[in-house]
Amino acid sequence: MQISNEEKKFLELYSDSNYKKPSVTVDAVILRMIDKESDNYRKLPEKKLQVFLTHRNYPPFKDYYAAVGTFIDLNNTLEETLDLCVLNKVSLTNFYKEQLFTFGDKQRDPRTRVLSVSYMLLTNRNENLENGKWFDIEIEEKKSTTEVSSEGYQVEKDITIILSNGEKVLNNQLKLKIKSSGIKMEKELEILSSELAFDHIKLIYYALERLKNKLEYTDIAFNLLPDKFTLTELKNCYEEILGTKLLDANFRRKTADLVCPLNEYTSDKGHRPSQLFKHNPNWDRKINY
Amino acid sequence: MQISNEEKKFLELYSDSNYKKPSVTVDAVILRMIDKESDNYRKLPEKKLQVFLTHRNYPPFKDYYAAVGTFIDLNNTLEETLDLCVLNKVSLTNFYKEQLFTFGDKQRDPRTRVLSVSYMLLTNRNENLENGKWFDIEIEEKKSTTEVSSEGYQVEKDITIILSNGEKVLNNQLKLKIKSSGIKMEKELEILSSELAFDHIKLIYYALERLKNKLEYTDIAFNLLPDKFTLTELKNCYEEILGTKLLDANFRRKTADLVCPLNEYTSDKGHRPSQLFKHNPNWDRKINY
DNA sequence: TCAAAAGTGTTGGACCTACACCCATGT
DNA sequence: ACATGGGTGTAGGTCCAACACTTTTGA
Repeated sequence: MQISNEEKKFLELYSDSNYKKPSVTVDAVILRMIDKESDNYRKLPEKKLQVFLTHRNYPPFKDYYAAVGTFIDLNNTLEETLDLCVLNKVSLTNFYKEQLFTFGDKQRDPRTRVLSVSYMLLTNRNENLENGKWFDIEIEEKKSTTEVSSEGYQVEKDITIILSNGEKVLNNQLKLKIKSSGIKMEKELEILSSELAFDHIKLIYYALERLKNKLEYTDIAFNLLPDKFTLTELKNCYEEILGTKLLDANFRRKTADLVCPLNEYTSDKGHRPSQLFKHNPNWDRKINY
Repeated sequence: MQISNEEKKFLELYSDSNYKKPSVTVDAVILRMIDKESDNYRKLPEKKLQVFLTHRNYPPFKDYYAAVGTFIDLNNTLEETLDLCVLNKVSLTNFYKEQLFTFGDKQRDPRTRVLSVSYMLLTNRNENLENGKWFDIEIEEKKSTTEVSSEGYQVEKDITIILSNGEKVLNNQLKLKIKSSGIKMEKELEILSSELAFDHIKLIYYALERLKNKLEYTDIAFNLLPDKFTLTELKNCYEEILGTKLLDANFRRKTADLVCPLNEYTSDKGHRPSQLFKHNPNWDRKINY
């Protein structure tokens, strides 16, 4: 835009202090896939999806756990603010990041009106992070009501998300209503009960849904795995996210072009050694022609 | 949450005026599919995707066109604010609505720091709306650079979006950089030149991408069509959004369970009458089990 | 020897692509 | 008559679910 004199004058006179503004936070749902060691020397470790939550030391929601986040900083972009926040609060760098959704309900925060721009972060780091804990994620969805008519349908799903870290177990109940009348479809996600701060269980649910959906048509899962992995590890990772079992032979064929075989093999495992693979970074070139 | 005395006291003392806050707008990319009448009595009208843009009567960006939007109102949710804005400014109700993305670059708005929570709106209304114009959308993407190495690849795409309404032609150039190194993939969308206000051409691009992607696995397209339509109309709608031609016989089979046949037929058309269909509102029940 | 995982082969069916072909209408 | 769109049929190929089967290791 070429700035005219009129625009210049306008900008000199402009003051935004006349307007009431909301507070805005960026919030990160940080996920990883961890190996749960098993007692049996033959058995492979089980893969478990975990979310990192910070402990809140001050009100509001003192002593509750919450997603990692901060009020935004007017000198940085949203992503820069988030990167700095995650670096400063939990010392995490080098992760996959994707914007999820912006939450703007009126009573989200007891202090004042606060919007939350939420992100999903994926990491393959095994260590503990600062100022919080990793929580196992257990999610169960069950259909509670379905009504079908010639005009459309309505489905209600009860969603239970249990977060646990050995000491603490956090129970969360959500209800998802899907109303489809004529063409319009409305989805409404409501918190029935939550043991997390704010509406952060919603952010976690959004992240899990996004991850599950993107699994099918992207290579997003590799952000949760170490650089070198076996195909069974990859499969277990998919199974844990999807919540279903997959057939081994078919899985190998389907993921064949997402990975590059390495000339390395596992050993000391009580079964046939398995070949190690790495992500094929050139996989999705076809999508971009 | 049960509110403890400590929390209560904290909230009484809390004042958010100590913190600098951003301004926040909600912005709507309103799309429709219009019939372009043809001269030939046999020929079907061509389908054309259009976006509704308001004319800005005041600075900043005076006399530019922009997406429909408003600064948010602290007494309403984001969606309520948007609904009211669209009702008041352009008198549109009863549309499909979906949150797109929240833009937060530092220099988006010359006045002050402004975040934009953007939405895509779809309507099947034919009439003109108030305070703005419908613009035809012409989009062209071409790959400008590709580099491939064993470490990943980098693709650059030049995107041209031309918006025209008979009188005005608005040219917009974007560059999309996709960098994939190792696992990480970064997308960066940059405005090379735009004849729209703010970064609103980005919002339009996001909306077009979202619409195109959702076409494959949802029934979103029906929001752009009248209640009753022919299968060729439906096919033309898909073709216009995707920018490709589809095979007729196959398209009919693929969309068979998205629609319900009616006992009505077109006439006066200079060719065999075609059966009218309506959207099958119970189509995607299988997705929700 | 054996339990566990690694890895390959095969078969039937579902679906998709491409094309050929006929139908019905208004001018 | 004919141009145009409406609509059906089908052959060939691809892909995928399901299952059976062999291989290899450490204890």
